[in-house]
Amino acid sequence: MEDSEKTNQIVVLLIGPPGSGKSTFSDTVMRSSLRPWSRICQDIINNGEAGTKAQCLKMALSSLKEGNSVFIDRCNLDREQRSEFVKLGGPGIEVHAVVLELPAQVCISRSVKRTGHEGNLQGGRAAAVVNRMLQSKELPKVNEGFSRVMFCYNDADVEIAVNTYIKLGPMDTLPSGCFGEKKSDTKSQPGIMKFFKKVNALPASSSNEATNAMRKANEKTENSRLGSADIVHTLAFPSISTADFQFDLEQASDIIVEKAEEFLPKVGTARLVLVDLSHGSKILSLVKAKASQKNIDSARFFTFVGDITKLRSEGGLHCNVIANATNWRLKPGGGGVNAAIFKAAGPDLETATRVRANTLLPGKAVVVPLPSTCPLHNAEGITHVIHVLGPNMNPNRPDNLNNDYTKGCKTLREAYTSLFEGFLSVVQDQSKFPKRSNQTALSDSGSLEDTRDSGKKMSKEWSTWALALHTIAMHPERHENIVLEFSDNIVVINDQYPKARKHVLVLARQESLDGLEDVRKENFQLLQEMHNVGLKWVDRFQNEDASLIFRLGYHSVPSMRQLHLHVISQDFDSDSLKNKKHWNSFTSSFFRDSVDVLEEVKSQGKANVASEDLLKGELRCNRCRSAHPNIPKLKSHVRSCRSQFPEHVLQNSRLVARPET
DNA sequence: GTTCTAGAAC
DNA sequence: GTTCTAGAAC
Repeated sequence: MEDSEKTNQIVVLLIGPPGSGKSTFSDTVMRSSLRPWSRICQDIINNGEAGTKAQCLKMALSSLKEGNSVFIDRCNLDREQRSEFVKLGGPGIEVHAVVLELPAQVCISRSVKRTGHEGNLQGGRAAAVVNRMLQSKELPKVNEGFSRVMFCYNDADVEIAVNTYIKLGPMDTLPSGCFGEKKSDTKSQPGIMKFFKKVNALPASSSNEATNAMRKANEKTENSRLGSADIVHTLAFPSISTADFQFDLEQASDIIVEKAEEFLPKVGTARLVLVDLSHGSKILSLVKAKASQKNIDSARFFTFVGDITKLRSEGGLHCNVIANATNWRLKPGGGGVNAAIFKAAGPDLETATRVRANTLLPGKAVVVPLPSTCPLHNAEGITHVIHVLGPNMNPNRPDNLNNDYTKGCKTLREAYTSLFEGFLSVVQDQSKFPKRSNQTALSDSGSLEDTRDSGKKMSKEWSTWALALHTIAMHPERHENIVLEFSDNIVVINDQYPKARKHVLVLARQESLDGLEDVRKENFQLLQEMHNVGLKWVDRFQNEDASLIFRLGYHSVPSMRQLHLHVISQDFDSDSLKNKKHWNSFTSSFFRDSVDVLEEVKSQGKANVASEDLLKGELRCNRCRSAHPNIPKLKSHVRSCRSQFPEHVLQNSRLVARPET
């Protein structure tokens, strides 16, 4: 919203099924607000009876003419239903959406219990109505024309939203953007919605969690038909050691959530799914609760009830990689998940496993590619099984840890680390060679060791424009006009197209270090030097302007040859920042903070790189994470956003800022 | 990496 | 009509 046009009226579309609390929301705001509001409720608009959309529109228009702001109190669940109300917006009138995305059970039980509800939705019919409505639900996006969208998933969120509107005086405005959204709802295609309805009609559960997972799953199933390059990598894994090995559930769930949180940023857009066969699974509910407490993205880490060998055919969830909680001999049998997976995969899995390993130590994992002849591969779309061995706490079994949880927790952590790193190696291999046919991809790397560049250094081909940095790094003395400083190991230059007020590059001078992927343990010293030189420039810039805040880091996949460290101020106030790729390359996890790279190279000998898919993601504010429909709107929001930076960025000195004076 | 531009979105 | 994006060429 430009400053020149003063906004003082708001149309708030409340979005949610019956029982989600739309009427309560508007009533609560109207009771305490200083701003004049009208509530347009389709259920009572016709002299206390239900009316039509047209009547609502007409009444909204007349309320706006009187100078009131309005609540549109009808379900508004799909885009088409909302479109005409969005058009009420214009000069001086903003349109907001408040999404009441409460669990279906809550809405159903509320609308069943309701006696005085104006909509006259009674008894058992309510459940059917709510369910049907939720199936055609389309969550709103900022690009529908809303200047602001706010998501509420529970009563606490609702309270925050209510207070936001209560506090809003007659002339106040709210920041634009999309707030509080938990899952990144990728483009929903009509075909997918249809497909979703079909699968959802299966006898399976009606729980919110399963429904969500199912919807996500189907988006991906659909994608995989379009071509394997579009697949959303998904790892389904059972809880390790908590079944037969009797590991304590509280501690195990802590470790699962901790490790998932650690790995999610590393695996690009890939997803992790904890699977259990039984509905009342204690471990699933513990993990689910802890993950939501930590605000972990529920679209990328969630729990799922089903048979891990039949997730696609029976659960509608396509996972290209599954984990097996195995035994040390890597043999079939023993019951539980191990028996089930070996049985479903047939002899192919045993043969393929033998090629990789004969035995496994606790805490370790081994990645096994499945041949396309394997039933799990062609029926379920599973390309890799990762065997994991967890700690054994079962006193009735040999070699148990005799209740030593210090050791047990350490080994369990190690097991999940090995598992997720194995998954990461699958994701990276496939994104590195996206165009290869399935057949050749399969014969490739399955081990945890990096075998990719040992044989062939099929060095990437670089276009001429991409060689500029390399040339400067090799001959800094020939480029005096642009080089700020150089030594034997590094060159510092201003980025030719700075994406922020201050943006310099620290180039490595070593030949053959083209990008982050080439970095190994032996380059640690060099990376440290680059980091220190970067910090020195930050210090200089902050001496000139103490309000500048910096991040230092690398692009996961650079466009230009020669390893270069970006030192960039976080205002992103620059005309050269023009598109989504620019923005996401510095503000998504595609940007690998130098401190993290250093840590990873030190501990694991190489740095993790994120997928290029991240560059296509939504445009979100680097501070408050609100989403915006296009670059100009994003930039105008970012100019004025004073929110604190996200927790992750604030930690481990990823952000370099002067203390406030 | 940028520039240019067709055509989608508004 | 204008604004904005995305893809091709460099």
